[in-house]
Amino acid sequence: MKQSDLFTKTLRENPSDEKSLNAQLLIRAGFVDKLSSGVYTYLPLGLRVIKKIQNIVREEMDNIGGQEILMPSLTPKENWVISGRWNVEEMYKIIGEDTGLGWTHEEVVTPLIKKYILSHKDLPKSVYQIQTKFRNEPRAKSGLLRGREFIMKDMYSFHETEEDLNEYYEKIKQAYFNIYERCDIKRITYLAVASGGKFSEKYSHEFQTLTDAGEDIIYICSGCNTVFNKEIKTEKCPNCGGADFIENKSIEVGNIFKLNTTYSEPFGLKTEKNQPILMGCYGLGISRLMGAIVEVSNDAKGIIWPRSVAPYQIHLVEITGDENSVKQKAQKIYEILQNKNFEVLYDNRDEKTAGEKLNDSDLMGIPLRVVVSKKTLSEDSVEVKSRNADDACLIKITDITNYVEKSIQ
RNA sequence: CGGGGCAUAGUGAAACGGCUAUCACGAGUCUUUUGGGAAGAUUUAUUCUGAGUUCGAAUCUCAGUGCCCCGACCA
Repeated sequence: MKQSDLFTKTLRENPSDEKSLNAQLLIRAGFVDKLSSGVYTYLPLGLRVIKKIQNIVREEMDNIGGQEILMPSLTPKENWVISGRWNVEEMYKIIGEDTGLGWTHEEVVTPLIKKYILSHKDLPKSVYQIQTKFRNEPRAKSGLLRGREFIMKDMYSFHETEEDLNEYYEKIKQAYFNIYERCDIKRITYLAVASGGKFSEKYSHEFQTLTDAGEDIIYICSGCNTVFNKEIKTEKCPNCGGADFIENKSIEVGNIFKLNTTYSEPFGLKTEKNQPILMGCYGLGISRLMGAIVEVSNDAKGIIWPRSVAPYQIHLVEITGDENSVKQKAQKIYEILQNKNFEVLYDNRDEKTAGEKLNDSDLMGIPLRVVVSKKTLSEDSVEVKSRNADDACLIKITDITNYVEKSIQ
């Protein structure tokens, strides 16, 4: 992608109407635009990040047998009446008050599955979608961390026995940790025991990533590392002979529940033996995860994307000094990298000074920067620098593809 | 939903109730520039909306709307 073709631009100043770091950086770097509170447009760079995260999530869900579907956002009132959730304040109601915008999808997926699961032999099954959710939040805040319209993966699983549900639940936990590992936040992400919420009597689990930008507080047992959220934390850790807790701010980046028969009963989802089917539900906010990654991976100059979710792998920056020969060479290197199928953003802008280009590059946070200038070309070289490294070094132009191949593994 | 704050050019800011609403950056045109946010010339506004007070309102008052923050809420 040639940067001169991008319709977005970076901003020099923080927007005055955003205090949250993830929103400031993402807006300044041209990844997102705010339409209204909690409602954002994903611009070309931001959408590439979203797609990267989606694909990681998709692969991990597919790996544990999830089948991807896409359910509607327009959902009829009657389904919500059955579950008793029509009058929750999160729901946006539209079209003469007989339709709601889906803020979760048990009310759609349960009757859907009922049409196809006719016998215990059809179990277990697991379906998921990646879809825009609408929640009328009383207070949207913190940029992408709490929106009114946001992108979420929600998976639902269906089981004949509790043992089978429990077994799948453990697979889900592992798949979630794989996702956080691949997004490079696993080292600061904890599995916290939480309450079951309004509609589930049992415990649930939240995946909590440590960051001061988060709105949750988790308690990590100093003895056994068990983690609780504040709803169910006791004075002393019950698992561990009463060790103390360490308090941390965090953002919930995933939440998994055993719904058991909470929805299968009202919707009549049962086996041929008249036994209600056991359900689990597993949410993960894609756009929130993007915001969380920015919150925990940045420096004074801008974003530092993990390779796995970066919009491009390489930021090729030419500093021509108005010399056409430098531009021609940079163009050539761009073509070489493109032909090797590397993802390259090529800053070919003529009207920008070196300082502006380098600052923009730091702000955007692409993992590997390759600079081509008169200086580097005098040694038949380019300068390479990782976004998270302090120092740059020169490598020969003939070694570029080898170097890049190694560095983006 | 309670509390607080803010709203001026594309962006960020300034302006005591009083002169043509100022500055920087961006963007457009022209010339010169290019390794860490260049220089000159020139162009760039319905001061959020509505009402009110006043000889006179960006500035004061009231109402509305939007945004941010704290809290409540949060599958």
